[in-house]
Amino acid sequence: MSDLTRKEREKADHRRAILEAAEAVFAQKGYHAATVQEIAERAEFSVGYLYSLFEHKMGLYVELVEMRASEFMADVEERLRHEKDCLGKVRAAIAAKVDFFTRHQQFFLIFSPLRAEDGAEGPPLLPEATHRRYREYIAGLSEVFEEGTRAGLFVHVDPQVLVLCMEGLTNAAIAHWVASGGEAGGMPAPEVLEQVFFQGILADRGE
Amino acid sequence: MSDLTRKEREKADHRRAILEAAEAVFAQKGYHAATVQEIAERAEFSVGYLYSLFEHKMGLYVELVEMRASEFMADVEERLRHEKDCLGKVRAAIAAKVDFFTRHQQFFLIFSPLRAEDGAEGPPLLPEATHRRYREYIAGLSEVFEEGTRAGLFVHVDPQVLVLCMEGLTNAAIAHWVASGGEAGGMPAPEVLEQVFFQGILADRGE
Amino acid sequence: MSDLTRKEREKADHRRAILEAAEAVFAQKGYHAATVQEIAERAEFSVGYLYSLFEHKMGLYVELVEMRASEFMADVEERLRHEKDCLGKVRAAIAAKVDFFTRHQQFFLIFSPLRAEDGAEGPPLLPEATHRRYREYIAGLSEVFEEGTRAGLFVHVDPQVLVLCMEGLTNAAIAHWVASGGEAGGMPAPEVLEQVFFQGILADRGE
Amino acid sequence: MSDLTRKEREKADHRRAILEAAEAVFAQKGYHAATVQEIAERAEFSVGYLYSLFEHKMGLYVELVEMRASEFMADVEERLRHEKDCLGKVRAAIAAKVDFFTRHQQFFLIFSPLRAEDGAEGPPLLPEATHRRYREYIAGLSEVFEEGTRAGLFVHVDPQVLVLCMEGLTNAAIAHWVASGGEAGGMPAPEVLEQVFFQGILADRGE
DNA sequence: TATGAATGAGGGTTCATTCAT
DNA sequence: TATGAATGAACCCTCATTCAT
Repeated sequence: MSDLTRKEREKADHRRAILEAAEAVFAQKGYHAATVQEIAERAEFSVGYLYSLFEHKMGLYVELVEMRASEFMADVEERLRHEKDCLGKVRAAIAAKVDFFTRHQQFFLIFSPLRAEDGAEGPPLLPEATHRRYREYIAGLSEVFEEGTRAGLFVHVDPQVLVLCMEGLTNAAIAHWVASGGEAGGMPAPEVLEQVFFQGILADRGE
Repeated sequence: MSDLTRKEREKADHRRAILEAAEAVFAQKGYHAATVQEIAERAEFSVGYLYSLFEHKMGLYVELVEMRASEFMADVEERLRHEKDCLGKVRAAIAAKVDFFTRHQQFFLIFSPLRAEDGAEGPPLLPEATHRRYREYIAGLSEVFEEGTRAGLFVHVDPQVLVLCMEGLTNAAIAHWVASGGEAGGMPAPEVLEQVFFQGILADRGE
Repeated sequence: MSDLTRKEREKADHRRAILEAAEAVFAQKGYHAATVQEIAERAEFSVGYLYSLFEHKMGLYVELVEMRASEFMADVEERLRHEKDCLGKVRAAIAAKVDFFTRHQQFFLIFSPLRAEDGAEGPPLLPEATHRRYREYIAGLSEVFEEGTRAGLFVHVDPQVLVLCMEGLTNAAIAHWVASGGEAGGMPAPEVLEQVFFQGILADRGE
Repeated sequence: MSDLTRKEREKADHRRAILEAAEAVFAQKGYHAATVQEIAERAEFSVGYLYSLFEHKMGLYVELVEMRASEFMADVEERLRHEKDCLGKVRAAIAAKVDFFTRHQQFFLIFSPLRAEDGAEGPPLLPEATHRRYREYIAGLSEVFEEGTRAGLFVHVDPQVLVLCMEGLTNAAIAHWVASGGEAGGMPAPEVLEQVFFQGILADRGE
């Protein structure tokens, strides 16, 4: 058993290394401009070996996206579970997202355009399972807003739209930060985003 | 004059037709996966003729983006100019953007990932002039927020961040709408976006 | 008749102009790198009109070569006819060749590589008639040498080889002159060539 | 070491095979009409593999010419070095050249038009280094003639012109032989060329 | 007659993928 | 297991040639 397991462990390590190399290259050049050659080189393996671990370039891509995306969604959902009130959940969702992409800037560059292509015609890039999973994630957030609205905490707006707004705000902040080099400290503090999201941008005039 | 003009008109028409075909194909497949062949076919011209009107695939792409992008930015700025107070300007900017991309859904799919690639390494896809123009556009919006903040109208938050938030909210709404098929009426009303942006999502508890 | 003739004259003029343009372009770039477009432009005609006067690029090329080549060969043969003794004929042949290519440098660049390609496989570039004509020209020179040898004037060497030697000497001189810019006065004087050809390069030691 | 060397040997063999195929195709059709496809097929490799060994068609061409040309020039210069008197050197140069192109007929068809294009406008086909090397070779021959002239062995004629004459004579002979099929025995014997070059074609009348 | 817009076959080059070692 | 040599389909782009005006 130990020998088999050692091999399996190694194989898993190599897959991981290649997936990480792929992440870097896809992030830098985009799917089409990235070459399998370059990914293999960056992972310090040969193309042939890469092909023994992944069926094709697209398979590598899909696995990478699925891995990171589910990591991301699991992350967020885990944090939500520890919060009881809706406000806390929304805050946690924002913080978790910012956290995650702070650790995985490169993936943001892959994940973000992805959703834009999502609606494009042609064969879907990612398996239906991934799309379903993403819809679940969105639905989970929706529920939080719905609950908050029912509880009189949030304004009466379609919860789907609220999710959209939250996503938009956070994506914009992360995108800006990544595009400007991803320096530590360059990202708008989650508190600011929250303030805008919760209170809007209008100054309190009544005061 | 009439003859010369007729030919020039035709040439301009053909360029336009090809640019439109390119817009559709680039939007659907992205720059790299799009083939010149397909663009030519969609425009109902031969590849050779396409190449007599545009220098290369990239030239076609650049011209397309520059055309639409400046159309877009001019549109927004024009609308801003007719508003006097900051609030009106912000509203106008949001409305103009929503309007524009309602008319040019496909371009949203081209323009949006573009900004993500903006910070990526490698040779910039678009000429520096285009990037400068875009920065000007952002700076213009920034000023509006800055002025509004000085006037006590908006909260004290870095105006750049406010622009980011505005962009994020609108982009998310448009992206969602485009991805879900771009049906008329499917886009969240600008008023809702404005409400969230201005007042935030928290219900008025004082009431 | 006059109208028809005017037209025919014009047509002939246009053909000539195009052939001259072709000569310049073919000489500068070689057959394949030359484009019909460029030839037409240089002749200040449109491609379409060029194609109404010549069947194809190759036809243009063939006609050009045939025209100049027969001009050249007629030139040389004419000069030979006026000489009686063999020595004078050889001198005349050399002088005529040098003269001709002094006036038609560009054509040398076309004509010279041609003979090299001559033996190459593949479909012959020029019609058999042209090749036959060239062989006649060579045969004419051969006869001169044969006669000279019979008369005890020239050494006993295969006359074909003597023609070859004469061609080689003159070609080298012309090629060098053309390659070095074709400045007037840059070509070795025919007398020098003749001296080498007639007396060889060894100094008279007996003296 | 053996493994590394085996691969390197194979790679070198393949390069050689491709260069030889290229030599045949370029000789037959000229640079422009030759297709990479055909070269690859003749070498019994795929286009892709050819491109993994050579950067582009032009690179293949340049390498081929440089290889053969330096082989040729080294050959001649080596033979010169073993001769002491000028006469012997000139003889050796002629013999070496004839020998070389007897073994490399095809290359003659590539090398010969090359020098014609040498003076043509447009970007030089070969790197400056090659041109310089060729000029050195010519200069070396020039010196031989200069020395011979100083020693009273050769007539008083610009040594450059004597080189030209020698080149012209040999080129013509080789070109003729190659064009007529390159059969063994078809080339004029070097002795005949030498006789013409040294003594000229005039019969000894004094005798 | 004369034009040049329009065509499309063909060539150079890249890169995902395979397979012998 | 791990390599990288070898393949060939597919893409961008050029240019000889045609044809409506």
